[in-house]
Amino acid sequence: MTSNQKPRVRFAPSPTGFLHVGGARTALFNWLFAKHEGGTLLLRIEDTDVERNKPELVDGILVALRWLGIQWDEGPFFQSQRIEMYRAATEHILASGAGYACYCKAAAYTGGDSADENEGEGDDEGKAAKAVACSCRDLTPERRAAKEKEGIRPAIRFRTPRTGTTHFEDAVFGPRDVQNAEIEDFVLLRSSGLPTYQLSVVVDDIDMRITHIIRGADHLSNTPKQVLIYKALGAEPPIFAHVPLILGPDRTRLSKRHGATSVGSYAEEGFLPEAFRNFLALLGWSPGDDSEYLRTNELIERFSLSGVSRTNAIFDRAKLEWYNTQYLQKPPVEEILPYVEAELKRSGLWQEAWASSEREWFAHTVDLIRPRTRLLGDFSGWARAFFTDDFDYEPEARAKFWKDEKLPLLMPKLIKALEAVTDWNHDACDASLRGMATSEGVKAGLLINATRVAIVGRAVAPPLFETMVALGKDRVISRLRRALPAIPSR
RNA sequence: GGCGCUAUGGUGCAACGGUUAGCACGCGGCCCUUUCAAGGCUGAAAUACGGGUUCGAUUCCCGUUAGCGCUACCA
Repeated sequence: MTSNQKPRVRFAPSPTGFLHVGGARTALFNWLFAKHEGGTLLLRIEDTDVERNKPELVDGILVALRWLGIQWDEGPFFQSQRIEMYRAATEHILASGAGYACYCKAAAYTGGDSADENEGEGDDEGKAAKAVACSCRDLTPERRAAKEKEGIRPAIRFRTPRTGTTHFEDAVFGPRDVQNAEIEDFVLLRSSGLPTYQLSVVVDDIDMRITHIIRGADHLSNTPKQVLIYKALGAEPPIFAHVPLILGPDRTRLSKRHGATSVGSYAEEGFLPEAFRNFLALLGWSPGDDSEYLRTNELIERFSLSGVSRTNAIFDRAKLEWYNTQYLQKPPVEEILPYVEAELKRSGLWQEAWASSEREWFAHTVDLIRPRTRLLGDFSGWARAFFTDDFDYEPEARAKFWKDEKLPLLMPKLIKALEAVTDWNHDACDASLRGMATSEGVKAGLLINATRVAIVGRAVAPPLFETMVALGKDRVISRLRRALPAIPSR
């Protein structure tokens, strides 16, 4: 492997489900690595298992990758369209003697006890040691001819050396040597003529000139098999980089049981892609210091395989939410405007003027709201009243801030005072309200809180006077009037 | 069962032979304050266990335990 060549990496999901967070993290690491090194990222769909593969899921995976902002340079390639290559490679392996035809039934080989010849009697409780090879390995030509005559379609197995070790380099786990005696004669080509993962992954990675294989650590144990195939095909193995797995809060592999595991669900929930990326990047990788808020360009600058950890990480939703607040609040407001726009459109609150004549108001209002948001849905949720007159009073808010019995008398006076404000700005509203509070002998907080509930319907909202300015005098007055009958008088 | 990987607060990461073991999330308190956030300060909270090696181990080695992975004609 020459050192001056630009790396070529790939992300190779199989369409058996939605893109899940583990896959997304693998894709992200590949992408960051490629970007950092100025290399190339390919996308390959591993769909050689006709039973489990669902073609209609491919699109969802692409959509999720795009949402994540991960763009690939080549592909997507589909293994299902490259079957001939795998068969040719199998022929090559067969011809060189590195493979052999196996006529056993799949079930018989893997441990059942039926038909053919069964070695390894299952001892009472524990599982018997698995067979490493089957008798087909040394079938005489005559016996093989006989099997063929029976019309049995064989699977093609790899003839794993019985002695010696297989070596490979892992950028995360270091140099690895595995005893060949531990490696069984695995299947390369199924009796159906379709390749197994072990074969197709190697054939493709050779053909696509992949230099670094960055993938989940669940593939670590099977890597020696693949290295054996590289050798049998006369190719130099690439550098491997196995990244630790992401587990659920109960330390078991992340699955549906743990709630949302698909990337798409996080998009729907109102997470920002950059927040999600930042969160994912720090799961199993560290820049080497205590930095946590790393924008995408910094992630690319600082990413390195040497910073990848070897320990499984637990997916912590609370931390993800914290990242989202950071990305909702820290970047220049212009950056999040498109996301807020999409959210408002989704909830039917969007008005085109906010993108044109009232863009400034929109940007300012979003800026006012965002310090209190965690998810995009907050803009159409608790902050709804900033974008429409159609909102309700939160029961807890009215119970808490509309309970003072002086309010029914005070509020009409406040309306009158505010109507008299000619230059509607923060200080004028402030002076008007506080002035009234003083003359009426009540605390300003009483009026402030009651007014907040009246004009935004919530106890949780931005500072009142800024809110009043954002809403404008007319809407504040009318909402105050509208609230009057709802304030319990006694 | 076999083989392999891993082991720092509840969680994510630092410390890659010498630090009062650091940062962040979460949790508690205080400040700020007009609600709620944000922000600032602050508190509780960790080197799995046992042996070595060393002047000195979170760090290196061995064992134990635990977790995870692989052990499919899945990927």
